[in-house]
Amino acid sequence: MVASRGVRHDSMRARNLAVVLQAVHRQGPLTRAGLAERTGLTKTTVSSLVAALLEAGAVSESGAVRDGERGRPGVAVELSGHRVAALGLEVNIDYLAACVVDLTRSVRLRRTRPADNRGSDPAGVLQLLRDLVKEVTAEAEGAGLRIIGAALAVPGTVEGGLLRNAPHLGWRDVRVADLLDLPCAVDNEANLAALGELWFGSGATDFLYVSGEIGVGAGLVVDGTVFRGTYGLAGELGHVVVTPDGPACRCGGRGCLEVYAGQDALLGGLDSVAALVNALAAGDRRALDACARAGDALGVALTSAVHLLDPGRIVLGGIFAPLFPWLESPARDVLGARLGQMRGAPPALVVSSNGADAAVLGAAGMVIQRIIADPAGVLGL
Amino acid sequence: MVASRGVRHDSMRARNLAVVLQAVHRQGPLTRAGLAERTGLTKTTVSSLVAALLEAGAVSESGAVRDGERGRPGVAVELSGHRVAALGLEVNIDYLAACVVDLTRSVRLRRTRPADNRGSDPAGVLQLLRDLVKEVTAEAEGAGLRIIGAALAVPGTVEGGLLRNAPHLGWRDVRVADLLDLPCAVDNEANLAALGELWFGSGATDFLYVSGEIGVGAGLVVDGTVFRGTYGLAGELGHVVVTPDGPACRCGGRGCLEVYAGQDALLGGLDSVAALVNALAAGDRRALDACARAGDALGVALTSAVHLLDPGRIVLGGIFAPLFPWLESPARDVLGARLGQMRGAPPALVVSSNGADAAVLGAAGMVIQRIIADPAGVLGL
DNA sequence: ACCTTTAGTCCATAATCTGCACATAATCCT
DNA sequence: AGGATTATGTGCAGATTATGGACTAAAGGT
Repeated sequence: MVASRGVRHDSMRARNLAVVLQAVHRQGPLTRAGLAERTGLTKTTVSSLVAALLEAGAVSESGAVRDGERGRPGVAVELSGHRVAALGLEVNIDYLAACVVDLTRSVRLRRTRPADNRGSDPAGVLQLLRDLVKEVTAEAEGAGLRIIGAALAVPGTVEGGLLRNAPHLGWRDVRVADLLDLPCAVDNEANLAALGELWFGSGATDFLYVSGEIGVGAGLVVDGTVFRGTYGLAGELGHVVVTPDGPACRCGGRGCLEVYAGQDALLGGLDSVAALVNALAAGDRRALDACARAGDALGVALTSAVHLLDPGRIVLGGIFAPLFPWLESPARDVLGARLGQMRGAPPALVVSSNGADAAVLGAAGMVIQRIIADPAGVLGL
Repeated sequence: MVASRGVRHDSMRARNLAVVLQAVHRQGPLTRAGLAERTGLTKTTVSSLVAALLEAGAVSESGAVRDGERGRPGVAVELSGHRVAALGLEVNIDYLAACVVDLTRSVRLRRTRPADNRGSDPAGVLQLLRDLVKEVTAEAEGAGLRIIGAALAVPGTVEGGLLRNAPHLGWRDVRVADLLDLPCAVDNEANLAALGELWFGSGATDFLYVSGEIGVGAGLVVDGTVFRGTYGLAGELGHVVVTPDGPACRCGGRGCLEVYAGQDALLGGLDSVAALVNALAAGDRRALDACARAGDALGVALTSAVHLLDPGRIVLGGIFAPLFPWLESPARDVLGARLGQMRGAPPALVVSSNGADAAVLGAAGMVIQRIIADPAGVLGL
């Protein structure tokens, strides 16, 4: 609740540009007349705003709309994929990734670099990322795209652009954004994967995205907006208490969800998720038990999460996606039994369709979200 | 994320009126020049906006400011307690309550009617409330106050103005607001008690208010705004899982916080909180054990809540306030031990200073919040 | 062909904020 | 005391942006 600034003529126009662009984004291709009706602005004003957005390459006209109605057909305006683009970045434990996405949400470019970043030096890793950015940017520019902004996903807690603690990288209090050449937002992997689900997923605008990785995280999206809490640390599902006197967790607590559903607990000695899936498919007792335990624990932790966060639905992603067939029924049973009387029906439990790319894609989605929320500021209108 | 409307000249002015009023509210008495600096508007514009707010009785001038600086002293503008007022209402299990609060947050009037509303008929109870409103309104008008809006706190879940389920009243799916004579917002007791803490408490703008009553609820305030989740059901701390295989809870789950820290569990046969406090003060073993168990359980549930919600601090209210001396140390110890490595320090655990009035006061606070957020719409400027 | 309907543009008008000038009212300095 | 300095608050011309009605354009119906 920062003291907000007054509205001036230029910010009124800035806001109206955003309103029009948002309407185009949300309600698909629309004519100027349709936009006027939906925004409450006059046709004149909308025409002027659309002209500015066309000029900036944010929208394009897509030929006449012949809708069978009588009267002069309108010209549909839609988001343009030809000029404005967003750069999504990710530093993770065993790879670096980048992607370029245009305003129509088409993924135009995707690059991954395997790397071993455990206990690494931030400067060195970010140098590699910088190289990757350079390469990807050059290629995008070759395709006529203008990269308007970037966002970076990291596996750790982020507070106001500062990477506080990434246990698996071994990084602490790193100003990652400052080490790149371009202005870049930074956020937690789980939050950005949630945005990935929002922008490249099923179309739902209210859900809890559960990201199974080495740790377990979650990102809550309510009405199309990520909920971050007071310090940006919300959504740490991995350390929700499942069994108060359970096994010790690396966080200092006991019986956290991560102890049962973290990657190490699930793999139980196997060396990859693929191996685990094979073992499960083959009916391996130990693997099945580990999954059943994880599913139960997930159900318990999600029960608490549903009571506290009230998500519209629950989307399982990361390593939980390939394991979904084995996790689903225990988790759903626990959730259904425990939520019981309290609400109509428990939230739907579904699997994410974005694979390992969720976080990079979400990073690009966040940039697109910003462009649409403030085209005047971002595009210099 | 409803399709937002465009900004027109009148909404620009409406917004600027709100910006000025918010600045006056948050930064105490300010001169026009000070307002101009903080809002980014020119002195001319601020003068014009302040004139409108003076006219409407929302602010008043409070004499010259002699601040020791040289130059002409400004005239301080502050919220006015003379005209605009808000009505807070509450229906609870054993009483009805109403209060009238002016814009300076002075409680001008407070009335409570004892009643036994368990398993009651909504229409009958709301008839009594209507009488109470009539009485209180008349008295407020006698004092020259104009009641601008009302809000009602109820002990149950509320979804978009509809009271879904109030187990202790025995009410289900009641359109409470429609049964009163005046336009009235309706919300959950815990959410409104949280707003009570925001408007009449310590001044913090980020906290989780934990409301101990017959059940246990919570309201999360982030940056001065209540977080409600997707359907308005967020903050059900009472059913966060503490022990997955603990005793059965009325919600259908097992080992929920409410089983350990609900009023029934704490009283353990005693017939009032006062009696329990006496027993605790006298060193009664059973009472002390019940409190220790409740404190531990609270610590566990709050650990999960902190990980998921990331509150700035935790405020204990309702029956937890008088019991705070006995709950504090077990809860704080559990929280401290379990949060361990994950964050700098666990959030502060404090006691609310608002007594049983928290929810009615918060209801009035919600109305004041609306007036300040949109003076033009509410006051007809 | 002609009427009706809807889309999009043009232009004069209205609402609001800005920027500068100016009156006002203190303190500071001599 | 009296002028210089400094800051507040208001008036007025000008700038920016949206509005509303008139007008042109392009279709379908009769």
